Amino acid sequence: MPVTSSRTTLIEVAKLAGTSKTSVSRFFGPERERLTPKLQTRIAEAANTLGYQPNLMARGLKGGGSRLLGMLVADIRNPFSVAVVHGVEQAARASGYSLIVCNTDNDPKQEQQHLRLLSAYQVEGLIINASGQPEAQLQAIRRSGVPLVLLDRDIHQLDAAVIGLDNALAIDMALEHLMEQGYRSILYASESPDYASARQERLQRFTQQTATLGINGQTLILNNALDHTQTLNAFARRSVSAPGAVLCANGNITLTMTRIFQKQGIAIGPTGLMGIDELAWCELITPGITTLAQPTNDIGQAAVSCLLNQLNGLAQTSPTRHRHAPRLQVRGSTTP
Amino acid sequence: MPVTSSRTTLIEVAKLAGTSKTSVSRFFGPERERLTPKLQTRIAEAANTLGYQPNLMARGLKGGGSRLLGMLVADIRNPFSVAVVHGVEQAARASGYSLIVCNTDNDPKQEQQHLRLLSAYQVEGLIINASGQPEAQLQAIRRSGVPLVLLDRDIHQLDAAVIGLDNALAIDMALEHLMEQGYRSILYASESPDYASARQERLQRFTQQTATLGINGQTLILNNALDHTQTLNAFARRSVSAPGAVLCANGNITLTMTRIFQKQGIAIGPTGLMGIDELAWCELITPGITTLAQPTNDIGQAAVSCLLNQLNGLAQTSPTRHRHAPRLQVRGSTTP
DNA sequence: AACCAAAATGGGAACGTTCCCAGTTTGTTT
DNA sequence: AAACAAACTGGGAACGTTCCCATTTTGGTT
Repeated sequence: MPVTSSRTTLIEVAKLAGTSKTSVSRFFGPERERLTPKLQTRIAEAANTLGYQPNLMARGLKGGGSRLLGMLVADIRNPFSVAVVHGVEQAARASGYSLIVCNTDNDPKQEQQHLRLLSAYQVEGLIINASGQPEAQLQAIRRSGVPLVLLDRDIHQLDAAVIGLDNALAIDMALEHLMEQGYRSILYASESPDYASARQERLQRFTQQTATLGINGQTLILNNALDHTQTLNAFARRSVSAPGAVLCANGNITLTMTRIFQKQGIAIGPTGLMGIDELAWCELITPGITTLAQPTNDIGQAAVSCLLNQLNGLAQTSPTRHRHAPRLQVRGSTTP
Repeated sequence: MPVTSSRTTLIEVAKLAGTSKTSVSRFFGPERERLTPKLQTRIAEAANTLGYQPNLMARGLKGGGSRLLGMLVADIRNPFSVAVVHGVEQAARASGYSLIVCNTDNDPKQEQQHLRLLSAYQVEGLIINASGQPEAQLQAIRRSGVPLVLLDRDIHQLDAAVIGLDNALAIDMALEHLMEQGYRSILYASESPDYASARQERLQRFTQQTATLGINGQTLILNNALDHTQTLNAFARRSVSAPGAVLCANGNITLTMTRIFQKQGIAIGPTGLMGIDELAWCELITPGITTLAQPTNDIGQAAVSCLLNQLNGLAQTSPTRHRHAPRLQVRGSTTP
């Protein structure tokens, strides 16, 4: 049977220390310095012998703030997301906040549910990597005074700060690198850009820039229902005369494409391969896959500090966009 | 300026619906059925127009239970951990619980801090993948009536359930597979087993079984300060006469070893390579790396259901060990 | 129609904390 | 030594909910 010796409370500590609950409360809050050193040690001792832990639920209830931030992640199994979570967590802890992470598995239904949950826990700020477009819900949350930050994906009709990669710059850097290396036609592979603004931005920049610069560019929108092996094979065959490269819109695509290259025996390098998002294995695939690494730590920290600014009333006049530059990691896969 | 229109409460809903707070409380709790259908719809309407969200802090305070589970992860950037987190999250949600995940980055200091935090949030159960050996703290938590489950790593002098891979079986399966494939000497590569029981169990089983079965086995304890390239080169040279294989204790080691193989030009297959933990890229490294995949979903679910059993007083008479069998994924790296 | 059990509803205390304000002590100035 | 300001301490209400128990309503029997 569980011992259910209920948790010790503020009042018990106060009793043992021979003081009032107010003083004990002060001791554990930001006003500790107002207490006499003598009283401080007395409280510290009492709390120690009783093993007292403040009950954050009670604190959160009485207006004291929950000291919690909430984070919604579209796909926790994506290494990029994990890296950002890691950055956010560190930044949050450094500012005395804790983080509740919820994973939506790219399901708008779960996203709704989790948003309800997070606001029920009275989080003081929300970092959102959206799966769907829950404008209505988010607008309601914002109206209730909870600051929001969007991560990587914008949401229409919601004027919140968006933090993420500088997508246009990333595409430009990729194109520049690939052209420099001597590739003369580029196939851009992406998932359906319908519901993720970052995908849209990248795709749009790609078509725009290839047109402007007169580069021979094609796009391939991946679709689970179809087999893209044929397309890739054809592209690779054409590479023999004029070298072509495949540019992958994100880490997942890089994985998919690498699989196809290997299964079809397409040589990496002669047909170029490059991806947005850095992954642990990119250096291991012979001859190494060139990537644009996202500065995940910076992104995580920017998200938190943006939130804290809003919390402290230093809100920007208008919702800002933080665009972070990628880092080019050159490897053998982009040498024809 | 923030609108700070404070959240609507139970009482406002009750007022609008022309009923009492008790009834509204019942509506949102497990006793909804006790209410007249007419009352139910009236409350539902009122709650809807006001956009009411129950305040879980208040609920948690008044003994109602926080409906929160806490999870401590030693390294969130380890794909294995993420996969387990995913399983735990799904199982928790299915039972109406939410999950706070804290990452300790393998730092006992952070572990302590996070444990304090989690118990301050009144979590109803704790799933712990330990970094250090915080027996004292965990014992205190257990005494206060919060059920515990250990994940992958045991903690001395704490009689809690441990859930994880069947390490002995995993080693046995690996040895059997490697011998069958014709390897005649095996190098077991692991990180220091000092503070992780799973590593100890695997290492111990390896030395024991190689001795018992008369297999030529060596162990290599990785150490950041040293360069193990020499050892590997020597091992590979000997493989020419009698084929040898490297068995990696976990996913990280597999990554490290693969790097060394590639940098040193050691052929994978002639010198075997096999790892515990399945990773996305293992099939991509030519000729594919053989692995023992952990059943991460099963492990996550087992952890949650073990916790819920304890919560419902169905506590096992003695702390149990759940050992889950791995799945052998054969690829080209173990064909001499 | 009167009665009674069962079901439905509501009032109030309690959960553990913070914060306001009042009361007490300390220290400095005349 | 008196007076006053400043620093420190403490009592009580409030936060939004749940749960106990009392009260009211319902519906079935005699």
